[in-house]
Amino acid sequence: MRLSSMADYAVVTMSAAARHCGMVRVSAAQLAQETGLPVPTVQKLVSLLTAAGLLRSSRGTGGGLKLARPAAAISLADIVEAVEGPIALTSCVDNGKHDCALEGSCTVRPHWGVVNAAMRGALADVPLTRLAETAA
Amino acid sequence: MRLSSMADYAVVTMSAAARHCGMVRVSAAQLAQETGLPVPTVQKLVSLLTAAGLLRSSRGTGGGLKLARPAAAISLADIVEAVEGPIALTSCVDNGKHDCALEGSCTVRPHWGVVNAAMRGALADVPLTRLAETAA
DNA sequence: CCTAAATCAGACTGATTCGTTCTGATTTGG
DNA sequence: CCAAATCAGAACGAATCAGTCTGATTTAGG
Repeated sequence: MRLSSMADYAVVTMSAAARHCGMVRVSAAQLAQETGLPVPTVQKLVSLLTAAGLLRSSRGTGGGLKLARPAAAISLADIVEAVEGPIALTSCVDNGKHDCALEGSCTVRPHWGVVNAAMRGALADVPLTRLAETAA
Repeated sequence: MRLSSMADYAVVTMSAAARHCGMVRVSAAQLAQETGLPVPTVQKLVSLLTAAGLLRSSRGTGGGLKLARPAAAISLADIVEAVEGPIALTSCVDNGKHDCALEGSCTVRPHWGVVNAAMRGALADVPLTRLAETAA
């Protein structure tokens, strides 16, 4: 039930990137300085976030990052899924993986889907714009 | 964002134990047979669940387990917390641990509390009685 | 056109945690 | 008093995670 550190850092990094909303070019090193995270860690994070389609990267001298979508269209769920993969509390709800010995006779399985949806909904309800606000 | 296997197994085990609601004595080996889990694993689980106050154990010949409380008074959140510890997505919301470099200037921290409460609420809304129902 | 600097992208290593198994201490019934 | 059956705790191996490093690609300037 605990979020991985990388996912936590990813949220902080995206939040920092959102503050440069109009800025087309923000280097990973600059984000590392603002967030206080190690530079290599931020580099790995931006790679994952870019691969997930949340950031757009420009290489070469003077290159950098920018948000692929408006900050309002990016939620906590998007960021978490980009780093940790699909949100699935148990292997049952992942994508129909049938590696459980109980299978059909399991009475708890149908309820996991409901709980899982509630979890995802709680994360999807928080847009990146709210996280970037300086004042609570 | 994934539940540990032990927590998953604990839910199944508790669900199996709840079906023997009136039975005062249910051995761990019997629960293992009903759930299809390895016997040593179930033994470790019942140790944790007993320590958390969800099960009451009787030792000696003919001993066994029984629910410490009515099944309606046990929720998913209780079981998960018994195995995985307190529900806290990030270290910030655990118990005021101040190991984050950002500390006061972190804009995302106040929102974690809200999300965390939503998560816990989703788990607390599912009582053990519903999980033990044979038909969905 | 070429050189050089700066960037992202992928691969590797060490450590921590998780899952499993095993052995021992305790208790009750005969 | 003896013996069987149970729970409780400790030890081992495996897998995942966090962090670091080196290399490939691209752009700006000379």
